[in-house]
Amino acid sequence: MQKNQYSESELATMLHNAGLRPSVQRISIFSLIANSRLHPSAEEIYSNLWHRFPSLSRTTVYNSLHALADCGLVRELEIESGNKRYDMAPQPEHGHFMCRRCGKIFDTELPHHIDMRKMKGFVLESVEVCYKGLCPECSDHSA
Amino acid sequence: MQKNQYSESELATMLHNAGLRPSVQRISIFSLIANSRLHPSAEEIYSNLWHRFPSLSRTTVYNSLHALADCGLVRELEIESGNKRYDMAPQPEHGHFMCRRCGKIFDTELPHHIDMRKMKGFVLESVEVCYKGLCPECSDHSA
DNA sequence: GTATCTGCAAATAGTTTGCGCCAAT
DNA sequence: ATTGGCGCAAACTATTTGCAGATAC
Repeated sequence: MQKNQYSESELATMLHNAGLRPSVQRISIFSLIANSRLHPSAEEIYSNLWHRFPSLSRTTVYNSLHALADCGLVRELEIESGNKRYDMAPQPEHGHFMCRRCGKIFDTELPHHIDMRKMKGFVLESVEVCYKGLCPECSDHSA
Repeated sequence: MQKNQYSESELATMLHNAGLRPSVQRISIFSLIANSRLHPSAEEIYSNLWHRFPSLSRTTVYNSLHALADCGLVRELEIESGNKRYDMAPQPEHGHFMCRRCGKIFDTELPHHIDMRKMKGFVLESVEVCYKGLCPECSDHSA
């Protein structure tokens, strides 16, 4: 994993400012999302942290993810039905690319600007742009 | 429901051309997707058709949806995790807007062109653009 | 000391699988 | 007659809920 962008105390402060108690579990979960570019799912978070906290339960992972999403610190990605993934929230808007072969998810630029003013009467709160296809590695192997 | 754009025999032909047997069940399922703009989920399809075919099983709905998706006649939408929705496939590319209050899904234009050439090495096969927010009706009520 | 958080166990929703039966070519 | 399709029942996966004990403020 690359060098952490967010220290544990920074994350703790962010949790605190959002009105969430900075428990060890929450900090670890938040850190995994904030400091990896892996867009982990609940299960991936659980198995990643399970080594460090054998007592950690899936319930807590789900609870924390909901708390983090509710207060806007992380963003839920609906890329694959039946497998929510999580991403750090306050960062430049970007899209995602999911490789249908290896399942990895990459960040992408958003194409031009998403023009939100087109639709009269609709209140637009968020956009999610998801590309699918093959990543460079997988398209090499299958060529 | 508005006037059907696709007759049953048209749909049957499309199924046949795609190498699928045009069974009554498949035609009805396909018709529901093709002739409504409702982006139904598997369960919605099931409960819609259950009146007409009391013997219809959920398994058949899922089987048919997979068959239709595999041969490219319909498109799976990953708008809400854990609730796949289906849309007619061969039509101008468009995005979707989901109202977070009433859950209805609307078609939207795609903003400009999604530029697929930006990412070197990636093989781009599909884009899904999903907006969230409030539809006109729900934003009125909550105002 | 009280409100919040954790985590076990059980429930639920959506979907998939195994398998026998039926229908169409 | 053989292939493909249907549908029951059971399994499985991701997630949610109820609740009791633990923890932080």
